[in-house]
Amino acid sequence: MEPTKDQKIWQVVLSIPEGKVASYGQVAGMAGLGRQARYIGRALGKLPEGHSVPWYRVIRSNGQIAFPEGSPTFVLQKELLERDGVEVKNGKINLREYQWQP
DNA sequence: CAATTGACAAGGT
DNA sequence: AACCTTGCCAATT
Repeated sequence: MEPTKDQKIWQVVLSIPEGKVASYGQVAGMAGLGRQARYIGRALGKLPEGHSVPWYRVIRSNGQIAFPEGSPTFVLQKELLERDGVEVKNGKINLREYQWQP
């Protein structure tokens, strides 16, 4: 069967190496979706439990996490990123250092 | 069935 | 530098 958009997105996210991050727009572009950056967020929101998709490596184009600071999801993402060796400063990531460059 | 919303981005004012 | 508008598309209300 043909891969769905969601599958392509998950595939791209899975291809992000450890210690790197990618923006929504970047993922959209690599998945062949063009400017459907919003679709990425929805696709990741659909993720079932038990998946192996490093959704936490997907951030905003400005280097910030897409959740409100203080939210459990925000804290979890930050935790996972730092565990991968990504330095999160004041809820922001230094893209020049950590953004995935294929 | 129409309007709103949302893990966004890019361009313009 | 801050704020507003447009595009994009599916799920929810």
